[in-house]
Amino acid sequence: MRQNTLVDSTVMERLRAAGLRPTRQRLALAQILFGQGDRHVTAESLFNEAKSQRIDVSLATVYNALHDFTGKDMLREISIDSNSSYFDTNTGDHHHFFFERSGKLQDIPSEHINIASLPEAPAGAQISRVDVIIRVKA
Amino acid sequence: MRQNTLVDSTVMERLRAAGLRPTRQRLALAQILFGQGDRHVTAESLFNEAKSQRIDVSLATVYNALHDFTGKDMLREISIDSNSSYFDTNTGDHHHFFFERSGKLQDIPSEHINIASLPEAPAGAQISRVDVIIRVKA
DNA sequence: AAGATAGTTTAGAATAATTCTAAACATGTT
DNA sequence: AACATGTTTAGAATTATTCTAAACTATCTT
Ligand SMILES: [Mn+2]
Ligand SMILES: [Mn+2]
Ligand SMILES: [Zn+2]
Ligand SMILES: [Zn+2]
Repeated sequence: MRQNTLVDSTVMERLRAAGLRPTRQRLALAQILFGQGDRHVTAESLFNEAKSQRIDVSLATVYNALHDFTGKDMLREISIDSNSSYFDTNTGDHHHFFFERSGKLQDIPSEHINIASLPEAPAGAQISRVDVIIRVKA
Repeated sequence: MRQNTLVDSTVMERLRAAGLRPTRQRLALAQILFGQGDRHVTAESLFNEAKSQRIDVSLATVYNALHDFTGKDMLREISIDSNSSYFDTNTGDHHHFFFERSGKLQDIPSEHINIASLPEAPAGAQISRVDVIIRVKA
């Protein structure tokens, strides 16, 4: 709890810096998301994690927060599986293993994949992102 | 119509070869899907295309057919956008441009992307597919 | 050519992820 | 404290997709 105060203030600064009001709900969710290493969550998984920590937050707020954070580049959204969207706390350039059985994602640092010779983008098209997804049966 | 008979029989053979009964609906849908070059469709787009050709088929049947064809490796399913699944008539090894505005996909032959040094797959994991998606703002 | 059999199609209901609505509430400002 | 604006929420709505069970049809058997 003493530790928490410190961490909370870090998260609070991040929210303020992004221009998002540091509400109780956002602080709690941001703490879960950014308080540890890189993570990949779904709205549902984050909602459940919050519930298990007795954080009282609605599912709609979880969606709102995920989209707000994504809009401020604190998260990136990934569509891999048509069942649900993933949100990634690692917004840097990197790629993913996708474990088809468990539905889990694992980062691949961008240096570990060397994409030689990208094709030229079609006329007047700017590349906004290159995603490499390695699906593994496991 | 005379031409159609020829093409129909080709499609019919494909369905039979796959062990799928060549029903009126599957023949019509397969004709739309495989009768021209490579295509990327959604359930909805295929359903609309069928309707515009006065082919009387239900949406459930479109979904059934897409999944049946995918199960027989006549199509591959791609999740790019959380709104809906795409089905690709090109089942070979290749990659995609994804045009964010229009939601359209464009093939990139696999020779055009050179992936040097894939990371080793995690212990006991077999790679089932590697997808490269280049999202472009256009 | 019937008849039997198993696979297919269909309308509509059901499900699941996500978004919307509008009212209550909290935060930051004056 | 009062105000303005942003946020949260329950529950309804929306959308993509799947399910159900009954009608239908392709194919096999006789
Ligand atoms: Mn989304
Ligand atoms: Mn869905
Ligand atoms: Zn990641
Ligand atoms: Zn393709």
